[in-house]
Amino acid sequence: MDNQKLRRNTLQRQIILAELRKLHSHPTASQLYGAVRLRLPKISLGTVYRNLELLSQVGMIQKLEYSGGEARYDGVTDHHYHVRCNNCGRIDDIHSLSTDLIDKNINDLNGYEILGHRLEFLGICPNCQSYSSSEVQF
Amino acid sequence: MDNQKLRRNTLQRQIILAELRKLHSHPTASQLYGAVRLRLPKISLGTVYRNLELLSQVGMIQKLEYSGGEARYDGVTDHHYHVRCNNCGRIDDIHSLSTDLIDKNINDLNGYEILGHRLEFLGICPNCQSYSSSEVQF
DNA sequence: GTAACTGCAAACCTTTTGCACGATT
DNA sequence: AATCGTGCAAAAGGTTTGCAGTTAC
Repeated sequence: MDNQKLRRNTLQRQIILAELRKLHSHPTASQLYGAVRLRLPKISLGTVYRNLELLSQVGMIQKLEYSGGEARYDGVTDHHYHVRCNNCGRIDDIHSLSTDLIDKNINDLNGYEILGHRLEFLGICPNCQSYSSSEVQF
Repeated sequence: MDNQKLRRNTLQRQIILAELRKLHSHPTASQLYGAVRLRLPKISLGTVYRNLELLSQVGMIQKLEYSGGEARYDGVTDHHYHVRCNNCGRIDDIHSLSTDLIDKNINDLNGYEILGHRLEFLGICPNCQSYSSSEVQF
């Protein structure tokens, strides 16, 4: 872990990390900003972004990014996959699938040196199934 | 294929599709815009975006929006995965891996009704390996 | 004391959209 | 003729960044 990037243990950083770990909803940066602001009313959104970026670079959190939408953040660093609800955007963890299953048998793909992979499932969450709702609920 | 969405066969749409199919580099919208503009100098970027969106909705092209950053487009519609170079952003096709392998054995994940998945490999492409280059080349 | 970090605001970048005009059917 | 699609430009939405001041070390 490249801790050279995290040189000072600021209160802002501590609270951002603590709040992210408390939430299991894979929040966006501004949702987390909202939570952090309850404890640190003067914090800026820029600080939240800067810290999320650093924390994910050193591997203390996970950034779930796909183009087109907002990035979502996960305070749990164990390797696991996610399911994203197509309807409401809710994201859940999948711990039932080994993440090294795929990389293990895949080597020298098109001459690439493989570093890893991203796998995300898409579906309809239980809530959206039962209410056949079109509301965003997460 | 929901062709209700493509009601008129405009020259713009034809050329956007033709140019995308000609390129095997999985271009971004604005890279494609550049290519199309050589043949249609007055076309606007908005038109490119609108057509790419429609074409991908009816399944005539593929929109690759997994990682953060710009979306990339693929004129090949056969299901296949991609490898993305961490260094230069180049994207290659992987045809050696069956795409329904994963969905097949995965059902009722956390109560979700699974519609599909996104899988993308990350690595270092042959070019970047040999030159240990840090330049973006794609 | 030093320089990493913060707050603020402006800038940035990709994508979307409103509108009036033009083109396809 | 009707209306879908286009070009243009502005707006939107998320993220990054410059700068001056603050704070952890």
